[in-house]
Amino acid sequence: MLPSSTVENYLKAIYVGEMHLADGQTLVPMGQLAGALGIAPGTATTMVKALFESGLVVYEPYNGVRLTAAGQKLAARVLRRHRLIELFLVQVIGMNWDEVHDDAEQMEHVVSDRFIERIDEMLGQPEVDPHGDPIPTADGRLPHRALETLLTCPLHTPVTVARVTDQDAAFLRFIESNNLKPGQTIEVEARDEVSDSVRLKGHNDERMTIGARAASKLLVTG
Amino acid sequence: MLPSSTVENYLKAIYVGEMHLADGQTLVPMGQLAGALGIAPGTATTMVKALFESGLVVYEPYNGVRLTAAGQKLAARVLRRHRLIELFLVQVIGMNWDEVHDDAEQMEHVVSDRFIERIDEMLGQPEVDPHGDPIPTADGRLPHRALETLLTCPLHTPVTVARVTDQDAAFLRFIESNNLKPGQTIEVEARDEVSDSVRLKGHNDERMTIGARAASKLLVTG
DNA sequence: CGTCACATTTTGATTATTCAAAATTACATC
DNA sequence: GATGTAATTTTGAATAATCAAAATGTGACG
Ligand SMILES: [Mn+2]
Ligand SMILES: [Mn+2]
Ligand SMILES: [Mn+2]
Ligand SMILES: [Mn+2]
Repeated sequence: MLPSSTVENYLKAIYVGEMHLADGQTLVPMGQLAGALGIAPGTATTMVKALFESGLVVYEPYNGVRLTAAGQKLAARVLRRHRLIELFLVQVIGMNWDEVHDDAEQMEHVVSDRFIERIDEMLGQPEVDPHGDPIPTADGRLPHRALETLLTCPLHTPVTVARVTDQDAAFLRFIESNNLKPGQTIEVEARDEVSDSVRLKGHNDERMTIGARAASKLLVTG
Repeated sequence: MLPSSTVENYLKAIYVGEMHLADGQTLVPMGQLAGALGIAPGTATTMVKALFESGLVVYEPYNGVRLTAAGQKLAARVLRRHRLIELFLVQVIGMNWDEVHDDAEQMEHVVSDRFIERIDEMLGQPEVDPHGDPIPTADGRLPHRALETLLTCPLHTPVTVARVTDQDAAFLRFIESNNLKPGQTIEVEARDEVSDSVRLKGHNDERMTIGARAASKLLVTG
């Protein structure tokens, strides 16, 4: 049986959930999964048990869930599709990076492999999507880059924005209007614990101050 | 409630069914609808009753079904999306005209209005899809061209292929390999009742003979 | 070790969509 | 007008996905 859109969404959420696990943790808690998918906890339990029966996940009651090799393969495929489609919508269709997520969320389940191959080719086998999120390769490998956040990168040193880890449209528009999109070069001038903020020097030496919360969502390379 | 993919498919099938109705007929028979959708007759009955409750169709038990104004509006929207997407897949993605139907069948239900607007613009507000099928306008009107088939058009007179009314991939590939795609100019040299065939002069004066059945699926303009 | 808060699972139910097969209806034909 | 065939509807059932609310388990803390 080919997996339903629902199953694909669960697998993708578990896949992404696994990446955000704290060191040592190996299982995605059911509550976190339910939250990510916007469904009731009981629904997640029921579904995860079905995924377990299908051999797509390891499920430890009361502890959480993790993908099997088979589940990982499917999940990587869906995530690859999602991110390629997002980039395609920006690059080819001309949509804005804050409005592509919902379309990709649906299209990832329905377009043909042919379609995916063609846009991958058109885009030149890209490695990251419009938000800087890495695109899994066709064979299911997820390229990893070591990045720092604006909370941890060196001060007074030019860094390049590489990734924005928040899909919220309003946040993305804020980033865009302040020239903080991936690819742009900035410098952290100061961090202040007390005011919970970070001061930046951005495009055209423009200064700006953003909250630590927001700063932690901007990943950069040295 | 926004209509489900299933509802959209039913409405679209009824819409298309209405166009193929013989003169005088005003209702699409349930059996024909079920056939078009590839579902059991009883399923169609159940669903059509639900569509009737929603005010999207007129339903006359044992006679058939017809769209209301509300149903027509939704159906035209879906058909517009389908055909724009097909053209987009051919023109922009570079897919072949025999492989775009299935992708369009799914995408029509999920892409945003924004996406549709953008591809409509990219394609220059096209009037027909890759098969020559007319694209409903944004306000739900379906432009009608008076076309003849290769069975009825004048003999020994250059005509231009305008539309191919059969989505079957093998048939489409046959048409393509014989240079009979929409836009190409041909001439009917003879029709023969007995052999049930039509002789054509096509590209580079190449002669070919096709069956009457196939000939009836090629629509042309004078 | 007992208790409480919180996470998780279970229960009971609903909605949407579908099918196979039985029952019914319509219509043409004798 | 009776009858038979074909179309249509009804019936009974299944699957997938979901929720709210009740029940239960887990782990922390005093
Ligand atoms: Mn999705
Ligand atoms: Mn992204
Ligand atoms: Mn469809
Ligand atoms: Mn078409």
